[in-house]
Amino acid sequence: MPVTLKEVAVRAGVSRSAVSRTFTDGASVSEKMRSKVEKAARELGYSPNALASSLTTGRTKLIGLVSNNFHNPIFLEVFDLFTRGLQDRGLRPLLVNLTDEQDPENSVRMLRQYSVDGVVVASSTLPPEFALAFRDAGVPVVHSFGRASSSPKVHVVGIDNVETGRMAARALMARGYKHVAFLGGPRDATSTQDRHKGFVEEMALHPDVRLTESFAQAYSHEAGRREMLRLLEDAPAEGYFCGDDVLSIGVLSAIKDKGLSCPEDIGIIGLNDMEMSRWENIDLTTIHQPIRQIVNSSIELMVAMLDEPDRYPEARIFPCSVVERGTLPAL
Amino acid sequence: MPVTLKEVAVRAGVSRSAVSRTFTDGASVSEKMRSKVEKAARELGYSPNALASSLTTGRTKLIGLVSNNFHNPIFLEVFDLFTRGLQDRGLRPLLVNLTDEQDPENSVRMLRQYSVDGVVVASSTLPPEFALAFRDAGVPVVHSFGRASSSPKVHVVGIDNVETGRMAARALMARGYKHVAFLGGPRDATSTQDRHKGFVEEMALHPDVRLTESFAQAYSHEAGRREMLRLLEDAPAEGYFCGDDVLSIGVLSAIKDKGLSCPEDIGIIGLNDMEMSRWENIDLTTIHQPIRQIVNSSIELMVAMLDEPDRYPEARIFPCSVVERGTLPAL
DNA sequence: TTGGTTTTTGCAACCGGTTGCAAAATGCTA
DNA sequence: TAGCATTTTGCAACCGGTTGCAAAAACCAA
Repeated sequence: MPVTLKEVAVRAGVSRSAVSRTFTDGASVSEKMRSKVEKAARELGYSPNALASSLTTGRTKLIGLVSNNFHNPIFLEVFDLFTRGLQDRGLRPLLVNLTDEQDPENSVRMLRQYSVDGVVVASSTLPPEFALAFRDAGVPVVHSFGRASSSPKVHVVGIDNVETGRMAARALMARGYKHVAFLGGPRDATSTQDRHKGFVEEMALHPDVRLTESFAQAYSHEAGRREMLRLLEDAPAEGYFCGDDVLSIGVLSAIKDKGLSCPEDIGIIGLNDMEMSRWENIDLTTIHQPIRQIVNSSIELMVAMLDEPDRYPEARIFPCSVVERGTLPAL
Repeated sequence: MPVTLKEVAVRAGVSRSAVSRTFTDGASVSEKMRSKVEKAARELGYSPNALASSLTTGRTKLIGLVSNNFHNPIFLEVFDLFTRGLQDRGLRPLLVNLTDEQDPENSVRMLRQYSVDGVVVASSTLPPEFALAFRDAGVPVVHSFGRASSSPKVHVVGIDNVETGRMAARALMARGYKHVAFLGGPRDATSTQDRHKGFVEEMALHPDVRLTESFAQAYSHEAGRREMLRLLEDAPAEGYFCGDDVLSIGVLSAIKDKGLSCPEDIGIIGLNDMEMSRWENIDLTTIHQPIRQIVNSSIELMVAMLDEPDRYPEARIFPCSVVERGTLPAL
């Protein structure tokens, strides 16, 4: 059905190579030839088959965009930024949903069958093994929102989650609370572990302050709400660091439900600074994660790796900062 | 770098055709041959190149997933359902972000270059021309969340937006309001136009009731909030039909801001029934749109079209229903 | 005009698979 | 075991492009 290079060649009365060359930039073609071919191509409505050419060039311009975060609204923004950023550079995102997929081998096989030029793993909850599996398969990989490390095994772009844990602890300490709590996401996510670690470390400097720790099943509204309702049965803490904004919002809902108010009775600080946190009826004090910068930097890194596949792995860490809003008392 | 069919053939001591056949189901291969080849393939870590084979079979199993809705949380669920549903059927979504792209030709060209087997347009705000452009290019297309029609030009799966407009009007009328309003999304979206049409039609049956109409710039929180703040300057209506849930939530925020409360002072009904609308601190009365059914049906239709490209276009319309929650007075 | 350089062009092989066809192998019946 | 039908296999051409190489064309200076 679609027009092929050969048909254009026949119509223009030239060789197939000539047609190929007019559509490959950097190839040697005279002006006369180029315009003759372009005319024929235009008349026939020809556009080259990217897949066929990938066979000889070894480049598909396909990038696997791998994630398991399809329930946190912040990832809609992440997908938006990734797809647009990749498109702008002539790359095409092949989306892979890893929800309830535990074996990296399947995804590796699948993406290799499609000869993707590279893979972006966009997730803070996917185990590092996934990124490693791609690397081991010889596919350039960037782990966005992955675990910060001083000796990264693959390229990582994200934030220092340990540090955000400390920041949250300091923000709560600044309010003079005597009993604070960590309410994290899923235990097995590296992001949860790191935020927890930083929080606990910082709190160790305040041995007089009581510290409670708990974990929600998922980074979701429902999980946060349920966990908080449970916590409110006993003596709740005065201030909470919730591992994620959507979790925080669930927590806020639980607090309100119990007839308590925020920040008067309980203070909350979240993490992410998603758009919704700015909404006037939510107005969540939170730690801003620079999504846009992380995504753009990931894309740049990926583009660089396409030219230099064996690039030495690096970690790109972006600073976060507390955004003061209405769920912690003013200082 | 990756292992090719030829290498497997050499190792197994058989012809290339034999290897090809063991990996093509339905091909004639003896058990003996198959196991010999599989052994060699396993030892070499071979998996066939899907793109190369697409060259002769004419099938890539690539499906273009085209959207411009990257700001409405409901679309995160839509993407989740689409990606998983497609994957489960061995298809791969190539994501295309059409935010600020007005020319269908570019996307058509791009997706043809990648020889996608079909295209799903998932958007209620993209003009119908996009779906038509794919059809005209000979690519099977399904427009999900597109305009319902009794004589569809392409396959459409979605809801009858005119009918939802009527439903909303009836829900408001049941409350005995004497002044109601339509607060739609962007004027140029067919979904806005249809919801508006149905609403106005139904209201024509109640000539004694005052009707106000206005439109937000986008289906977004911020746009809804801004428009409502403007409306609250003058005499506001008693009940509002907002063209979308996220818009409604912006409206709720504006109402609260002005010291008014819902549903006592003003009643609101939204559309979509996104997860967030169920949250206890939002508790929005809304019209449920059966997302899951729409997505699954779209995928089934797409799969059917892969075997029968010239299938006669059909419209699949799913019924909606009002979900009573806290933003309209109880009946 | 000639002869040497440089640019442009086409040939043919190749990328990694698939498939129609005929030959080879196997199975079955008598 | 011969003879025929059936299955399995390999050959070779093809899918839609790209590219190294050598021939042809264009250019340039003498």
